[in-house]
Amino acid sequence: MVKRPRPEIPPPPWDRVPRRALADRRDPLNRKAIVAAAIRILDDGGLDGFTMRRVADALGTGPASLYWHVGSKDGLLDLIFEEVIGEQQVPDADPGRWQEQLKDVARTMRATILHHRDIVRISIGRVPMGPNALRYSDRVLAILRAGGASDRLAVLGRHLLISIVNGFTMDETGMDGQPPPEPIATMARDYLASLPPSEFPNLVALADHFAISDQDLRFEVLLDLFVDGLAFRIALECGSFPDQLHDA
Amino acid sequence: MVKRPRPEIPPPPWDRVPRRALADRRDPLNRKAIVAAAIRILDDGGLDGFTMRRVADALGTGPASLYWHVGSKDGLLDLIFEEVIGEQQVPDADPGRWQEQLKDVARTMRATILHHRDIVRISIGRVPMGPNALRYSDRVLAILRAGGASDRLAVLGRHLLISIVNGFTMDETGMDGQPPPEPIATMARDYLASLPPSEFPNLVALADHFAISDQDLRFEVLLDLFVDGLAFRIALECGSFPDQLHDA
DNA sequence: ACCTGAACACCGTTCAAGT
DNA sequence: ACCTGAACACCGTTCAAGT
Repeated sequence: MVKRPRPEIPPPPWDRVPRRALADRRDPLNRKAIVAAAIRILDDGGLDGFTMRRVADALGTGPASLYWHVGSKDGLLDLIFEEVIGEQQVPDADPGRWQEQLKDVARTMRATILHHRDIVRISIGRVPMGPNALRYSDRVLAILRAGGASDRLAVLGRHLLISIVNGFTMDETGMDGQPPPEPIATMARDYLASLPPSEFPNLVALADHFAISDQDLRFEVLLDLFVDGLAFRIALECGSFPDQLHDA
Repeated sequence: MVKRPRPEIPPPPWDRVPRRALADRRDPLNRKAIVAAAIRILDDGGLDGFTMRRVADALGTGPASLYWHVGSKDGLLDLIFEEVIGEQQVPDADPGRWQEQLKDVARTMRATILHHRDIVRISIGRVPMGPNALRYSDRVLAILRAGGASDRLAVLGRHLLISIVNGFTMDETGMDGQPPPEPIATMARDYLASLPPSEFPNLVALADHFAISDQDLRFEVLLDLFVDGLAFRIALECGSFPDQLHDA
């Protein structure tokens, strides 16, 4: 391992945050402190409670002071997203364990999303291009290629994996903070069971199953579906058959 | 077919919209007119441009007038979501074609989402329980059961199908209106290709594939993965083998 | 039963002015 | 180079008062 200076990464083609020579004063205000405070505000107030004014308050300034550092509220949200991506670490690709590694990437992503309130909502329409996002994508691609995916399938697989995790977490996330899932699940169940069976035969018949919502298990089923399907397509691509479907 | 009065559906356990005896005056203001105007505003202003004041304007009143009918902005968004769900029609379940039918449900959902700007963002955290949403869910469940899914797998399958379509459309939707995908894709490609290969070997190597973003095709791959995987699990459940994987 | 004007308590952002 | 106060143009929502 030769230690050499990390090459400077030029700014991505779009960038809402002003590139400023940072004066490295550690006193009250700099980009890092702002992002840290913002994430704290976000985590316990949600996106609706997330306000430039509140962030400024937490830092002991007025809202106007933030704008020199982060450009706009949207710019700050970009930075938050980048930071949160950086919290996740992706394992070094191991060809023999690529399926489990891919699932772990997804599990970590889900855990991070559940940990940072409303981060899925924030991610919508944001195409992160910061160093953390790049590093993350690169390492996920490494795993897919280690699994034997073609270039095209690797890029596609990365995209779809992120998509399905976002989709899954979207609706386990939104419903408020974490007020007990138990009562609302039974409430929904009872309501469905009370509907006219002539009009909603399936909802009435399956009402009980709507009360059971072990999200961890549901998520694992999704991952199984996805990774198995991916393994199958990889096998198709190179003309052989997959040797270990459903090994878990 | 006996024609009988449709049974009255009681309100769901949570309901942000006030149940009022509607006076059926067709003049200026009623719930339906408000929702219609709101959807129009939403479609061409996006969620950021969506304002109670703007909706009121379109109807020739002040914002305060809306509150009697829809309770709150969130209540109005609930109604919008319900309405949009109602725009989609789900085919009558046909056991022999359940796989293609399920894909069609997903395709219709995606088309609807692409047609109504920011509707995915609106759907987050909303558990629709209106008549349209109920009818929709019931019919999707019918298809899954026609395919042989167990009760548990039917409920799970419906949930996951909706999840993955939401996830997929999340990021093809956000990036602004529809400013040409071409230039930004090549911009991203060029940027990725210019990165230091020592740090991002995979991004650099696969940069070209990031420019190719045939979303229709990507979506079809996702549907194949999902429906194949589901068929496989259904077969597992009843101890036999699936007879038609990858028939498309 | 329905609608309204006016007000309240908030927003994001700008900008001239300070240091 | 960095920070600030004050202001601008907006918000969602309420509420007394009207018809």
